[in-house]
Amino acid sequence: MVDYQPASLDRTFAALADPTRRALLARLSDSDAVSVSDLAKPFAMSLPAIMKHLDVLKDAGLVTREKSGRIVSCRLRAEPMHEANEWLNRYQRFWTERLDQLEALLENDAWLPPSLQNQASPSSVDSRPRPRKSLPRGPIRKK
Amino acid sequence: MVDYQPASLDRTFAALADPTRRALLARLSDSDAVSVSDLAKPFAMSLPAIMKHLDVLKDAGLVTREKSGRIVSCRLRAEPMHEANEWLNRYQRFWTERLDQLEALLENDAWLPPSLQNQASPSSVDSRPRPRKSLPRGPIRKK
DNA sequence: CCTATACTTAACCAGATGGTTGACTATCAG
DNA sequence: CTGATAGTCAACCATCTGGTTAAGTATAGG
Repeated sequence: MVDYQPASLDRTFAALADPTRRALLARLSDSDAVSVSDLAKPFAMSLPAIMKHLDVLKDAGLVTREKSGRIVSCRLRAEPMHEANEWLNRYQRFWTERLDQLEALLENDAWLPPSLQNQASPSSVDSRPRPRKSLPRGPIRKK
Repeated sequence: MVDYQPASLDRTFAALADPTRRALLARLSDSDAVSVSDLAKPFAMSLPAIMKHLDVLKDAGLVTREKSGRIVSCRLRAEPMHEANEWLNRYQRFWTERLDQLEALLENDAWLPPSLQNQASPSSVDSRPRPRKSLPRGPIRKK
């Protein structure tokens, strides 16, 4: 009954919910690989605290760590973000709703399949997968 | 020091990190407005537990509640997801890049046993992010 | 009025989270 | 070998999270 959602999404979103961790990811997106202490430098907290954040990011699959000598290089791994992005894109039609309505008005629904034309009621928002930048593969059925 | 990240992203990602809450949002994306007890019905947990989840979603701005008589209608509000989506999209080139690299590997197959190597690689290895749709996205590693 | 329904609030609890300090291991440089 | 550097581990602590039960409020309906 409740649609099953993989635990990896849990860990991904939870990892992204902390500003320190998002800043770490931002830093890793600038450089190819960064050592742990270099990563920690800009922050006001202790090194073990950063380590814990890196552990969370690693458990979420968002960073990899590779030891070479005594320095440990951290690298961004963005695939889990892709999964999160696809989950979010199922809701894209809700925030692009107004834009879609405007487009539909301007373009006179020419791009819609005939079965969906002339259904401009604002309450029935469903089944308007407008191909934008990414894939909005939302549920089609209406309750 | 650290680039400032708004607290609303914290709340949005944190709200999305729970499977129950994602299921609630999925339910709300099917119907225009759903009462609290209808929302709670499919779940094995108590009503106050669902209430707490709805509070979290409300604090994140992901649902609105409107009382009418003794029933409270909940509605999806997707704007915070838009913000989260835009944050994620700043990293899109990374998963696209890596997929391109993987694809280049598969086409180049220098790592394959010679019996499985076939024709040469036509695509450039380090390409800019280009829109691709056929992704062999197998399960990301689970715990 | 009386009672069932719909929701809310409060108190409590176990476990996760986010930080600390201090001690410890491993490696590089002299 | 010695000492500094890079990172990890362990114990501790406060707060947050996600659930419970029990009691309370408000409205709809007979």
